[in-house]
Amino acid sequence: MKIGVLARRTGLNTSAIRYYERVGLLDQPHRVSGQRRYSDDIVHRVLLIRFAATMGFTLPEISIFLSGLRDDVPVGPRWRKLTGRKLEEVERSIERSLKLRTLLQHLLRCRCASLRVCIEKLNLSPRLRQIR
Amino acid sequence: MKIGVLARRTGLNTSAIRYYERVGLLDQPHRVSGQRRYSDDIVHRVLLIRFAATMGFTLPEISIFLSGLRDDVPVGPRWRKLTGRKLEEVERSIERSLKLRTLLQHLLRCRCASLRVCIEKLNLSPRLRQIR
DNA sequence: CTAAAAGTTAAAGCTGACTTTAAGTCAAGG
DNA sequence: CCTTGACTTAAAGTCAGCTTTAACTTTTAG
Repeated sequence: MKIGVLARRTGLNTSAIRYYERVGLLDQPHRVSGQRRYSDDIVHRVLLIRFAATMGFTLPEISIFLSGLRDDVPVGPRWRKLTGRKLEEVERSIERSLKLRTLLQHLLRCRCASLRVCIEKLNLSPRLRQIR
Repeated sequence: MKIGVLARRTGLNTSAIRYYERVGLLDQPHRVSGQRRYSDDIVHRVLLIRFAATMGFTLPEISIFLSGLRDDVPVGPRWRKLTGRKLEEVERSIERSLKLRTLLQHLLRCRCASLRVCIEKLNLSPRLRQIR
């Protein structure tokens, strides 16, 4: 498989694939007169990378995950630590997003002449209590 | 109030305040021999900007929000549109985050030799069904 | 055989939200 | 008066995750 085919099969741009290779997320494939040739299983790896990326992991984090998988350590200590940290991060983000959703729903329904009233009513930000 | 005081009172860097001014989020304050002098109410405006920013709005979005407030339109049509769009965005993000949380909790508990099993079990990504 | 399509590289560009830097000017305390 | 700290500017730098560009070479279709 040449890089263009891999790109079509994964929905990525060829430049993204080369980029992943450069940052070490993908191994150097073998080459035929300078051009990259991939075997089929690279597709899964790329899709897994994209999945993790859309799930909010950074590329270095994904690197760690994938190296963990390669090493056949079921859930190594670095893995567990990363997962734990990410979980906390995600929980904070969910909390913030839920609050924001509440605020937005409220904004859509009510006729707010003042945003402050909404913010107070919804008790969103202690810091914002100061807002007159 | 000089810019340094405003910075301390809002928790921002002076450079951020100047940046907000440059991009039009803050009006040009009057000056005393070239130096910016702010009145007290700017503090509320800056805090409101920060609140919106931590809530995930972009600075251009915040600009629209604040100009809406200035015009004394309670919830103008532009406002409502922006709010609606943002609400959809936030709901998608919440959904993704909840799925990610489920995955992470699962990863912490189970002894996954294969990530694929988890992903399948949790039915997270139709695209990833392909992963062997 | 030739033209176009697809491959190659290194390096620069993009976005957003700032920060840092360089090279100053101004203000306040001793 | 002098030093120190706070202020000023424009322009460049930062971060991630790519994309674009320029200047090629290789492959493929007709």
